[in-house]
This record gives sequence, structure tokens and C-alpha cells, in this order.
Amino acid sequence: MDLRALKQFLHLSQTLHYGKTSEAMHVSPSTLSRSITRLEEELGATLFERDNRTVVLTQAGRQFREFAEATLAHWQELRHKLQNDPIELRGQIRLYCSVTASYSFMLGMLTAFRTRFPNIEVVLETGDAAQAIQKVMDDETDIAVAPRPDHLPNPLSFQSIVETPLEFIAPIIDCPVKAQLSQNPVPWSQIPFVVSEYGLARKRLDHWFRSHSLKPHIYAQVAGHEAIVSMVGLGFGVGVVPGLVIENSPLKNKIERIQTDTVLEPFDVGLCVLNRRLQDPLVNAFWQTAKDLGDQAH
Amino acid sequence: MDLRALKQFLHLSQTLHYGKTSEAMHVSPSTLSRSITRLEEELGATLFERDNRTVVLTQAGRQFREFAEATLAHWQELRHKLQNDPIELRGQIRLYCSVTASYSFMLGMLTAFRTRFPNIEVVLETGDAAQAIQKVMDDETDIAVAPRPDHLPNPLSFQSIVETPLEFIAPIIDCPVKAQLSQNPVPWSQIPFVVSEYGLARKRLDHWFRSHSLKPHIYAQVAGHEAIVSMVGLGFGVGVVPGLVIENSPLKNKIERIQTDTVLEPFDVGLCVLNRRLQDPLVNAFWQTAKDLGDQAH
DNA sequence: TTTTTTATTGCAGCATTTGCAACATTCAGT
DNA sequence: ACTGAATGTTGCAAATGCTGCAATAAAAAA
Repeated sequence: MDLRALKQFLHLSQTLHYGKTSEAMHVSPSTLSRSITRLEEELGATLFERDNRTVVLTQAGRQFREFAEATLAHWQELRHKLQNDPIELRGQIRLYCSVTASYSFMLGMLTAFRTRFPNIEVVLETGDAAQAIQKVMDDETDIAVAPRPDHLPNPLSFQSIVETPLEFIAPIIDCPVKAQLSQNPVPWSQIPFVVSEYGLARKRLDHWFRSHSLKPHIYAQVAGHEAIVSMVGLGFGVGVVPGLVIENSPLKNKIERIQTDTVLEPFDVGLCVLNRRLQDPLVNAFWQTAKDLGDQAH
Repeated sequence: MDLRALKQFLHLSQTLHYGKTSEAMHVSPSTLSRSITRLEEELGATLFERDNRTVVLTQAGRQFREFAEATLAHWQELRHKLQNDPIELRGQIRLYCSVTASYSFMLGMLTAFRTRFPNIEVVLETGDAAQAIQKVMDDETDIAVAPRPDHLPNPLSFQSIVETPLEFIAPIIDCPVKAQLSQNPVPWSQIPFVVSEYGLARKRLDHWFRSHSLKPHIYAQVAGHEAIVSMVGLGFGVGVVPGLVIENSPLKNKIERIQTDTVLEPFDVGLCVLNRRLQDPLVNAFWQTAKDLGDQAH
């Protein structure tokens, strides 16, 4: 039994659905299935009564849930205590995130961190999310907020915070683009697109174009999702940005989301760090604080 | 954090000695070292203050020990409860062990088992320990007591119960052998040996002969350690048997241990089972009961 | 019946863990 | 001070175990 199995069990005991839980825990259904099976073997008791259609907690499962909750809480509490107690950490830590992130969840994260480690100075740099991974790899920052890449480079660790859909947005003001969009079918290959210069969002969009056999009309390539929102808001074309960016944008009411036949794979936004940088107590402190915050959310 | 790490930590917190603990936990010192390091990383605190000469528990370590003890106890208690509750197990389970084992620890084991599962019928066969592994492999018995082989066959699981040294024994009564043994140096190649026909004890002894460049004088090959004790007691020669067998032998006062320059690698006596047989709830019940007993001993 | 949903299993690839051996460090004894 | 023994850690190759994909099984819905 390890803590990951415990977390998975707890989540599953709430959803009662392998698919949902496995997705939330970022493992495949098969892995989750085997995790639970292992747990049951070690325990010598069945935790879930499952038929391929329904999953229900057994009596044993209910009892185990209490144990799991208590143990997990106990562990986290202890970890906090031990991290605060021994040495009053001092120093500097470098963070990198997009403007949107700094507006949204980064605020809560930093407050929690400052409360726990008031003597660590935080240097926060904002910039294009597409560069975040590279910044970490080059050790130009300690921890960055980034969308989880399709293939995580080996020396990196990732910890997800929130998932947000990638959405198509269009201007609300009257402009040529608006007219084109109201046609049926929509002449996608003629519509001007405002896209990221590079990065995961660009990759996903390119994939979407290919799978629709479209040769897109790229009107502008810009760096940073926020800039895309601006240009779209001004009526230059259609863009694709994470939902989070839309919600936190001051131009929110100048644009609208548009539906498409297929949905782009959502962004899994989280923290990214170079494994070896976790040796540094300061970096580790931030990483663990974030982890605690995440665990509480579940 | 998993339970194994917890057990290792607890043991180490008592011995304060990596070598001792790693041996007791059946892992190499390096593995233990890494286990503890991992634990410390996950926890973000140092558990042991160690210099290559001394190991002491830190303040954090003391706090963590309480957590570890509580968690482990909690887990085991729950496992007991869950294993008893759901179904009253009935049926038959086949055990195989040596006569010595049945006299010594097997008694306690069976009592614990009968208390917990009064409706499981135990069929206990006694015989030569050297055959135990084979009996399990051939599925002629469910669980056997055996010395841990140098290389455990893959489909088998092993759980150790007790370690016992392999000792040289000689008759006490006056006989030719006794005279030879009192010479200096001892003429090993002329002394008659009473040895196992096959099995791990034989293997270890052969190895000892080779490493001393001796061509042994084998007087008799017998099956079963108990028989060796008998023949040695009667003055037929010198033998090698596990300490446990000596202590439980009615002929204990007819023989004496003799010292040699190098000591034979001790026997690690424990339970052995075919992995797939653990699917059977009855077999699993016994296996887990034994595990609980072992955990309590620590 | 066919389709859809969803947990499980075979299998191959891969990451983690393991143990050995070499190393570093400290202490005891000369 | 020097040598030798004891002991925790680290580099590295090998093995073990875990993971995800794809196929499967089973049951409900259409």
C-alpha cells in the first residue's frame, strides 16, 4: 500500500467510476484497476463490488475508506509540521507563469506559500506559456506553470493543478470574420486565424486542421494567449485559447466562444520543475506546498 | 511511502544500524539507504542524523516514528477485522514441514490460525525440509516450511520466520570420532560425516568442503535433519544441522556443537507458497495470519 | 440483435528498484 | 600520524514491476 493507491481509492470511492477516477488521477483505467486489485489482495478483502456496469463500495470498503482518509490526513499534517519546524527557510525562488495564471490560481498559491514561508522571496516572471517548459529545462526558472506536454522530458516532474478546455473564440463586434462564421457550412479555410507562434496550443490546432484536411489561413502569429484574445477582440480573426485565459481576460465581453464539430484536447495546466532542482529545500518547499493544496482540493 | 518503507524505518529507528536492519529486512544496505532517503524526500525532513559512524533519530524522526507505528498498527488491525468479518472460511489447507518445525514455531502458528479460522481443517504432513520447496512446486502441498533457497523460483513467494545457524555437531559418548576431533589440527578428511542426501544443508556443506579443499569421508547419507542428529548421537560421525533442530531434539544432551574456523551461512527458515495458490482464500488466510504474527514479532 | 458503455487482461515497452562493487569517511589501535 | 576495520552512500548493470495500449468480456440500451 502506498499513498498514491490510497488517493486513487478515495477518489474512486466517491466517483464509483473507473473512467472518471483514472482520468482525474492521470493514469489509465487499467492501471487504476490493477491498483485497486493490488490493494484488495494486500488487504485480503474486496473493497468494491463491481460488475462491468456498476461499482459499489462494500462494507469492507467503507471501513477502509475511514482508514485511508485518516492515514492521508495524518501524513499530510505531519509533513506540514515537519517542514515548518526545523529550519526557517530563507532565500529566493524563481517562478515563471503566464499573466493569466498569475491572475488566477497563482494568487492563492503564493498566499499559502507566503504564510508558511514568510522569509522566502518570490521572483515571479510572467510570459508566454509556450516557453515555460524550455525555461525550466534551461534552469532559467525554478518552477513554471505550463500545460502538460504530450511527452514529458525525463528530467522533469509535473504536477497538475487544473484542467481547462481549449476553445475557439471569435469577435463579437461586426467585422468580416463574423459574416463568414454565420455561413453554413463555415468556410474554415478562408477564415483568418490568430494563432500561437509555437507551443502546445499551436500543435493541437495544427492537428485539428490536418484532421479536417484544411489549409488554414493564418492571419497573425503571436506569442502569448493573452495577445490572441486581444487581437480576436479587435476583430482580426478567430483564435484558440485555453478557457482559463478567456475567463480572466478583461476583453471577455468582446469575444464569444464558438462551437466546432470536434473538441480540441484540453490543457492540463500544472507546475513543472527540474527533478534535480527539488533537492533545493526552497524549491522543494514550494513544490510540496502546491501538492498539499492539490490534495486538499480532492 | 509504502508499508515496507515504514517497517524498515521502524526497525532502523530501533537498531540505529543500517547493516543490522538491512539484514533483518532482507534487503541490501544500499536499498535500505535509498528507502530512507526516499522517505525523507517525500516528507521534506531529515529522519536520521547520520555520519558514517553513527545513526541517531532526529526530532522529526521521533515524530515520524509515532506516525509509522500508528499507521502500521491501524492497517494490521483493519486487515484482521476485514478478514474475519465477511465470510466464515471453511475448507481444508495442506501444510508441510519438518518434525522440528512442527515441534517449535508451527505450534504457535497453528494456534493463532485455529483461533481466527476455527472452521478450516489443517492437514499437516511432516517430512524432510529438503523436499519442501519441491512439494510446493508440484502443488502437493499448499504451504511448506522451508529454508530460503539461494535462488527462489519465480512462481514462489517466501516469507521468513526465523533465522537459525547451521552447526557442526559431534557425539558426546566415547567413540573413534571423538578421538579424531581432539587432535590438532583436526584431520577433517578422515572424520566420518553423516550428511543430508540432498537439499540446502548439503549444498552448504559441500561448499564448505570445497573452500577448505577437503575430500570428505561420507559415512552415511540420510534424509531429514532429525535422522542426522540421531546417528551423530549414536557416535557414527559428525553432522551438520540447523540450530533449531538441535534445540528441539530429545537427543540434545547426547551431542555437542563444535567450532570451526569459518561458519556456514545460516538457514533462513520461513513459509513458502505457490503465488497462484494465494488466490485461494484459505491459503491466503494462512499466509496473512503468518504475516501478522511476523509483524508483531518486530 | 446490434450498439454502447465500461471494467479487466495479455503483452510489450519502459521506468524504477535492486544488489554488487567501489568509494568516502570515521574511529580504534598501534 | 598511520593503518585497518567498520559502515553509510553512490555508480552502474540487471532484473523486477508497473504502465499503457489494444483486445476482451459482459451487461444494458437502442
